[in-house]
Amino acid sequence: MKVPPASIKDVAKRAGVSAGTVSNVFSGNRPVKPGLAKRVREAAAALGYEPDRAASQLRGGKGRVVGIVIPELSNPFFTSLVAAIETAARAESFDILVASSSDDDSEEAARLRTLLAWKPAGVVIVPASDEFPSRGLLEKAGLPFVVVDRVPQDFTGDAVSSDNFDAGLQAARHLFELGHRDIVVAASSMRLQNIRERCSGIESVLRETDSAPLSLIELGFSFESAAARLEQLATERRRPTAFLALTNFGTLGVLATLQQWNARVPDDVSVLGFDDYSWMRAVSPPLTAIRQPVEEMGRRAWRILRRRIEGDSEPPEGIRLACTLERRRSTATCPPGTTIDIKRPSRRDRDDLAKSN
Amino acid sequence: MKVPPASIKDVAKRAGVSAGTVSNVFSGNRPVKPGLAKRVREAAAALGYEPDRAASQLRGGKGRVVGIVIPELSNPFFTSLVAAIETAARAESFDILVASSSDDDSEEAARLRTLLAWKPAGVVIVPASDEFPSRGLLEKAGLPFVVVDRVPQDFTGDAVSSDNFDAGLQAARHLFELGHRDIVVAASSMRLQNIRERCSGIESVLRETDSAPLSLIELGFSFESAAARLEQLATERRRPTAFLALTNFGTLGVLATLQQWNARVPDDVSVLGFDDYSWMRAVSPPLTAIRQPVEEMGRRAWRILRRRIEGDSEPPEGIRLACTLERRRSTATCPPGTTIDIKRPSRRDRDDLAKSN
DNA sequence: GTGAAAGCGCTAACAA
DNA sequence: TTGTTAGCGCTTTCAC
Repeated sequence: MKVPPASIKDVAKRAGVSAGTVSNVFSGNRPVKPGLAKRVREAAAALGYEPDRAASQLRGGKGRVVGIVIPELSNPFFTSLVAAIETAARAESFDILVASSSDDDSEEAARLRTLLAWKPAGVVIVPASDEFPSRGLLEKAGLPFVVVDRVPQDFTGDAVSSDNFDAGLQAARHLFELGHRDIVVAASSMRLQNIRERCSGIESVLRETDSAPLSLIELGFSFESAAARLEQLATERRRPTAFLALTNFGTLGVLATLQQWNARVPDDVSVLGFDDYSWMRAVSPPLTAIRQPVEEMGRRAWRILRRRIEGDSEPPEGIRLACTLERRRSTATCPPGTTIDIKRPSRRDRDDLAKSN
Repeated sequence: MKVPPASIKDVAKRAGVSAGTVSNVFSGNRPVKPGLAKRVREAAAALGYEPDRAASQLRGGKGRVVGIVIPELSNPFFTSLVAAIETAARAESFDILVASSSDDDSEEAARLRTLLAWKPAGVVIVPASDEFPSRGLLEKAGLPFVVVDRVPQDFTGDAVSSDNFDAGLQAARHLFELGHRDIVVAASSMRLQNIRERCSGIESVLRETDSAPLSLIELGFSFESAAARLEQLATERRRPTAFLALTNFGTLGVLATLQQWNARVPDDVSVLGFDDYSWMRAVSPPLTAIRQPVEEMGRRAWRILRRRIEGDSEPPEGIRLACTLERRRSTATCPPGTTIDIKRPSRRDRDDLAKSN
């Protein structure tokens, strides 16, 4: 059953042409007479020939693979991004090399280095942090790259992200309109520029309305740390009437904790989530959430990268895409004077949560 | 800022050795005197040299990239699998080339073909269907490959999957023990062997207990088709006291529909989901679900593939990993005589659902 | 429009 | 242990 892979020479011999001609037939690089081309294609089909991408890239210089580096392959926001880019890229017969950095700068650099060893035509990256040490690597390699989602403050290259400030604004306005004044914002980490921007948006609403300063809680990047922080919260401050989560992860953490507390949503507390997944619509109550245009982000990132690969040298593009507020039922008007009754979690609840990842 | 990438020759020259020696330092293929090795490493570091993987693979024959083909990059079950494989593979400095087939046989074949053009060392594949036409391609290429999750009935090669029969058994037993006799099983498509196996497990419980035959509904692979089918269900049959979903997608569909119907879980209907994600724990009520050991599946698949890449030629392994039932609160004892009151969905509910993807 | 030949960066075989 | 040489499969001059 096993067949030694046919090379360009085998095809050339069978079709009675030179290797160069076969190459031209497949690359479309230079015109070939229709008759010959047909013979070549037939020979190739008969032998099951497919040009070796590695070899072609080695000689030709131009690769047809692009690298994607994301913080976590298990976060649906990032994988949706990968999905969108893959779809766009494969339409132009580019292949996708993925690596994840586990939200760690040096891991990111290491992963990027091995990616670069394949001489990709370009890279799309969601940095692990604002430090973005990989930037140097990328620039030294002279490789086109696009930064997505987590765009560091001082970054001036090509970038695609949500309009995070406006997202924060919309979210906060929504809660304010419902009468909420005591809101806890659940962020992952303030070390990320996109999170800081979302907070600024929220703060600008706070200022508009002469409200108390932002009440913020940093949940980190794991479910465990989130649960721990939120539990601690109950001992630190008055119970808020609403939670505003700034990541999909934070949304999950808040929901799980509320559940432990036997708080009803939205009767006791309103919850506004971030990112928009099917489960948010399927559960009860359906979650009000800020939807980021992930697919569009992926498509735009690819479009820019594609142009750069072609050699385009226009000034960098910094694209900010609008988020939308999906009003559903986890947010409701704030009953005046309401506080939530925080009960100690039952044994069973704690077990459920402990198993989370 | 841009630096032309240094080649092995540049490093050799700078270190005052031959290219072959540099190669040996990096590949560890043959021993090199410590002193020389050090000089080489320094020179490489100074030049920012990293061996070109494509070139090395071309000459050496052995690739250090593995292909992964999955049905959907947007399904968290599959991306978790990718994550697990990536983690295991990168630990042995293999890189990951991913492609998605959109649950389509011919798409799968096309994607696989371009993957093979990179001459990967091996492939992990979750077939789009039981037809698995890609199998021929893989065998002709003589490439080691492991089939994961959707293992066709007649497939005899290396495979890793859940013990689907037992999963069905556990799920059905759980519902039966709670007194449920009128259960609707929500599957994606009976054309998939893993789904059929899960059904067999359920049926065996039905037989054990002399119950009515399996009540099954095929939801397809999109949220829309699932919603449509489920809506139709209400017109076709008596309302069940429990739903048993056989995919994470089906779980979502059932939940969303129940919500439209204003049915309370578990008071009106019990819901048993498939796959186990954070959101299932965070929502209210937390979902009882069958958990598949995704990470373990990924690790095992990699382990087998790795051995095959090394040249191992033991008889094929067919690994079946046990699933576990995570008892939470969406399943409850069946109140005798209960039926659910199916109301027409409100306008708002329909809108929410229509936006689903 | 096509063929012949050189060579991309690397590793393997053979010498030394 | 190290250097030298050939050549992986392809694309790209340079002739014709």
